[in-house]
Parts: sequence; C-alpha cells; structure tokens
Amino acid sequence: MADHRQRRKPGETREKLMNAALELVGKGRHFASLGIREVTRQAGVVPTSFYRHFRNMDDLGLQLVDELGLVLRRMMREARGNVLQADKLIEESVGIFINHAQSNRNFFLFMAQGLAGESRAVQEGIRSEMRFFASELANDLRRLRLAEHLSDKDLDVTCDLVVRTVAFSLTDLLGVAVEDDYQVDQIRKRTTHFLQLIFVGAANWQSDKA
Amino acid sequence: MADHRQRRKPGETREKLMNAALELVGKGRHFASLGIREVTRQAGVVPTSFYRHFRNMDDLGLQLVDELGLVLRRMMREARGNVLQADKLIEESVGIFINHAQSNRNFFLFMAQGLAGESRAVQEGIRSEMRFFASELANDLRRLRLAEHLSDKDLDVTCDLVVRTVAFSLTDLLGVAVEDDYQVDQIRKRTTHFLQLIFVGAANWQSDKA
DNA sequence: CACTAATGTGTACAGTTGTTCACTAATGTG
DNA sequence: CACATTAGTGAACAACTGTACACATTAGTG
Repeated sequence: MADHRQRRKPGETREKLMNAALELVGKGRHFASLGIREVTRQAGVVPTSFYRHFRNMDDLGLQLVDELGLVLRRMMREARGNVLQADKLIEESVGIFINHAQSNRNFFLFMAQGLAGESRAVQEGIRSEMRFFASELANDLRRLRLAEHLSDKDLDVTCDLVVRTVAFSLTDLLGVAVEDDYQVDQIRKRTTHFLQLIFVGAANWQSDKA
Repeated sequence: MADHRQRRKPGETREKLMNAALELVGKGRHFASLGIREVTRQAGVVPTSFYRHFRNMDDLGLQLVDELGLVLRRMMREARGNVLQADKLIEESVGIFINHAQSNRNFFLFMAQGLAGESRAVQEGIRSEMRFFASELANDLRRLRLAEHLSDKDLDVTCDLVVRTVAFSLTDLLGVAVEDDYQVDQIRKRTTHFLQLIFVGAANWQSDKA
C-alpha cells in the first residue's frame, strides 16, 4: 500500500552499493569482512536489492577494481599534463599522487587491502592495474628521453620498483589522518627520497654492471 | 559422564588456536574475516575455550604479531651467520628470505594481510617489526663498512626502502604455489634486481646530491 | 594431600547472516 | 499504448554468530 518503491536513474542503487562498501572500508573495516546485509544497510537499500547488481561480494570487489582503473588513469593524465620540468619530475609526481590518494581515500584503501585480500581475482585485478601503470610510466620515461641507457628489461624493473614503492607509501598515507599535515608531509618527503634513490640507481646502472 | 576433558600441557590450546587461525589464513581466508567459532572449530576445540586465552580476535592477532617477531629474528640470525662474502650479500640474503617465507608461509601471509588490515594495533605492530628489521639492517651495513659515505638519515631511508621492497616481494611470493619453482625463481631474481638497483643508488648517492 | 586457580566442556539464547520467493512499480521498446 | 524487462520490496528461513553461565577437571601450590 504505502509502497514507495521507485526506480530513479538506472544503476543508481548499484553505485550506492559500491559507495557503501567503500565508505565502510573508509571507516576502518576490511573489505574481506564485509557482508551483504551490512553493505545494503549502509547503502539504505533492502538486502535483496544486492542481487540485482552483484552475484556476491567478490563480484562487487571486481567491479570496484574496474573503477579503480579509471581513477588511476585520471591520475596519470593529470600527472602527464602537469609535470613540466624534468628536474622537478619526482617531487611533482609524488605530490599529485598524494593529492589523488587523499581525495579518493577509500578507493586507495580498498586497493591496499586488496593486494593481500582474500579474493584471488581482485588481487590479480589490482596487480594488473599496477603493471599497466608501470608500463605507462616506462613509456613516459622513454618518451622524455630519461632512460636511454637502460635496456627494456632494466627499465621495466625500475618502473616496477617505483610503482611498488609508491603503493607501499600509500599504506603509510592511509594510516594517518587526512588533516595531519605534518605526517602527510613526512610521507611525501620520504617517498620522494625513495624515488630519488631508485632513479640514482637507475642512472648509474649500466656502468656498475660491468 | 564420558567426559574426557583433559588439560595437557599448559598453553597447548592457546597454540592450537593460533595455529588454527594461521591455517585458515593459509587456506586463502583473510584474517579479518575469521570468526571465533570458525577458529575454534579448526582447532578442534569448543568455542568457549577461546575466551580462556584471548579477549577477541584482535587480541589473537596481536599475539600472532609477537610470534612473528620471533620468526623474523630467527631469520636475521641465520642471515648474519650465513652471508659470508660481501659481493654475494644480496643474492644470499634474498635466498634466505625466500626460504624462510616458504617454510613459514602462513605467518608471512598473515603479515602481508595485516599491513592493510582492520586492526590498527596489529597494523602498528607489524610496522614496528619492520622498522626494527630495517634498523638492524642498518647496523649490519655499518658494521660491514658498506655504507661509510652515507649519513645516518640516508642509511635509514635506504634500509627502509629495502625492507619495504622485500615485504612487497613477499606478496608476490605468497601468490604463487610453493612448488612452482619457475615462478619462485623469477621472484627471487626480480627481488635481487630491485635490491641491486637500490644499492647502486645508495652507493652513488652523495655524489649525485651536490 | 588439600585447596585454589586455571583450563576445558555443554547448554543456551538472542541477534545476524545469506539467500529464496512472490509481489509490485517503473522503464523503455515495439 | 500494451507489454516484456528491469529494479526495488517485504516476509520468511535455516544456519550461523558471539557471548554468558554453571559446571567439571586438572595442575601446581603451600
């Protein structure tokens, strides 16, 4: 009777559910411990609605990974547009990365969790996104003529290490409050230091190889 | 009547419970998603026994972190004893690390999960273990006169990066089957390559700073 | 050897979970 | 505009959850 079930935009509930999961992750919960009822409750939706959009929680996780890919691509685009001088490349990139990580906090939290998560598929998806990211980075470095003395393989390893290092910094960043400027700045400096160390290593690689 | 409740060695059930949790983690479950009943079932113990040893699952996690510390210390001791020549230092250390990671698989799996886990305390505990590990590594490098041109701070950052890199490799390693020799060897080579890159960077650090 | 603290057990209960089902409203297609 | 499809709802269920309680057994103490 007083039944105001109304369908608004298509896919709206789907988004609400995905956001709800991210919100719970943002509140400190681990994705692997979330239940269907919990997510639907947070989304303000009846439990059965879940099945209209996802087969189970793993499925939801997979679709989150897809969206994560979009976030990463946006970040790359911005980095490519804003990094002008090569000498400030590292500082600027780290800055952009930290900004994105802060404004998409829950997404990156989900990513950090998923790396050692319980769904093999989600794990593989995130790894795949990281590989893509690394290969794009390698392209950029080639394009900017910043890695001319490195073999393809060595460049690949270097970029992989860079991406891993940044991903690990992510877990530092997500462990401190967004408004804790001091700590955030510490992480920024340390991450920059890491990357500089790696690039110095890459720059001196061949010669030391003998 | 036929009530064979018997107390064997003290702390035996405690161990059984901790092992049970690790076993479940080893089977692909995420620690954050484990329940008390589930763990006690796996341990072959009645649910109420759990409370004799732990206040809740977080508490169990914390105690696992403590044991993890012991495992890491054992690994360090072995590395210190077996790494003879400085020129093979990286290869040998990576080898020892991989061996330990394989034979204490579930422990390291737990560690990898806990880094982005749901209990802040566990997270902090693991981080603390990693810091300790890094500082010990710094001591060793100093002792071996392998980092004489680096400031304390730069050495600290370098060792931190090394530990993070190895920890990340851990997640690669735990993602492949123990008996998949080819993949394990790939990971070993890649990790070695990472560390060499970092050490080349460290060796050329000051000069490039200017 | 008696006694106390520690440990293990069985039962119980209220709350939550995932999932199914039949039903209804809105949407977009022809 | 009829109609099939999609999306949302509520009630129901059996299975499982964490936790509390009273009780039984053991270990180690003096």
